[in-house]
Amino acid sequence: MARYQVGLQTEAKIIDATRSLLAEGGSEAATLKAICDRAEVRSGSFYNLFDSKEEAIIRVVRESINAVDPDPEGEGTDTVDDLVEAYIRFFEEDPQLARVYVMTGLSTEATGNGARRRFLKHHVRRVDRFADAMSRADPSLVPDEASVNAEILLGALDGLAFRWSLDPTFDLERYARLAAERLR
Amino acid sequence: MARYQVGLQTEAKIIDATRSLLAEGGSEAATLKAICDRAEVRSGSFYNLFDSKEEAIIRVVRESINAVDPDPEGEGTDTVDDLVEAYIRFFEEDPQLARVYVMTGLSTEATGNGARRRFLKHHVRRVDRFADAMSRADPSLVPDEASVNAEILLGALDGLAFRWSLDPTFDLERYARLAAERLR
DNA sequence: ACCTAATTTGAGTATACACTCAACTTTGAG
DNA sequence: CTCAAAGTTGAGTGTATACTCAAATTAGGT
Repeated sequence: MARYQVGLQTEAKIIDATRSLLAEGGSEAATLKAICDRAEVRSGSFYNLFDSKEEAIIRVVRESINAVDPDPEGEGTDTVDDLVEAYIRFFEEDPQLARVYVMTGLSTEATGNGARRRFLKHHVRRVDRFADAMSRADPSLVPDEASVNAEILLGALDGLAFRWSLDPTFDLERYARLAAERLR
Repeated sequence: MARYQVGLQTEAKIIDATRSLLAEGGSEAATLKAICDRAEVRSGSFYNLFDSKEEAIIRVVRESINAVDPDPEGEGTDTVDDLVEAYIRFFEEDPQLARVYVMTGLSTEATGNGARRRFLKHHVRRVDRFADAMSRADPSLVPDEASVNAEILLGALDGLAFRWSLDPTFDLERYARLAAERLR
């Protein structure tokens, strides 16, 4: 499916519509009608490309999770600062996807139960990466300590990101840097 | 309304049902049918006591927000440790309400747009309280610095609480204490 | 130009939802 | 005990939802 150009374009329009609706109003706002209206497509066309509404939503949520953590095979060369700056950059450069990340990723109930496991897996991977960078910066650190420190720093970053989603004027960049400084 | 004993009991059963459903599956799970089934009540009885489904949900969400911050007129005698310990105790002693706090409070889209403003207001009040305690502990602290520190500590606590909601085996108590130690 | 497969359409289906109401039962003050 | 008000019931309403499908249109390789 989607071998013709026009099909790929329609798919992109649907994903764009889904993404913007999720960012604006969470999964409640992303009804099939709202998605199709915004994408300027009729429901039959939607179901020619997607098996279900969930599929489109999951695609966008995945996209947001992947965007938080670019280059997952970074081979352990990032510093903690690199990782924190990447997080900050994500929120500055793609606030729409970032909002999806916070609202659906962090809000659990986005797509039921599978979403929780997926997000937890993503979180564990991230903790490992932060812990790795911390161990490299301070080789005297016991692995378990590094992991604890990473968990706390990531918790702080996610909490501040949620705070930003409540009030977009919140200076996430500044607070995230300060938190990273103190929790390094 | 609710002048007879039986009416008050029904109200309590409905609130209990709503609370447990919200804790288990978020606002998606708290349908009118689910609430009435669990409360062993028929829909007409529900609407004899509540104007809408939202009203019951908002009551529980309010309850959870109030439980995080007991004694709001504490008159500035708490230490930062007191406040952190109160937060930890809330999650240990009433995990059900705590889950509601994290899932609906932190997830924004619970009850649309008014919920965001309400939660933000609650957050600002909490930041003030933490900043106050920090200023008392260290009078040399500029008020603005205290406020920044409070924002970061609260962000960390909320982020760790979210982490716990993803995986109930997460040792929130330990991590929250460590975070508080380092961000004091 | 032809033809098949991809794509689009939109009316239609089934279901779940929040909410209503007239008839009935229970409560408890006097 | 009486009786009006409080409370309960459950079938019923209207609406929004996700999803289907036969028929029509379009894309693009040959």
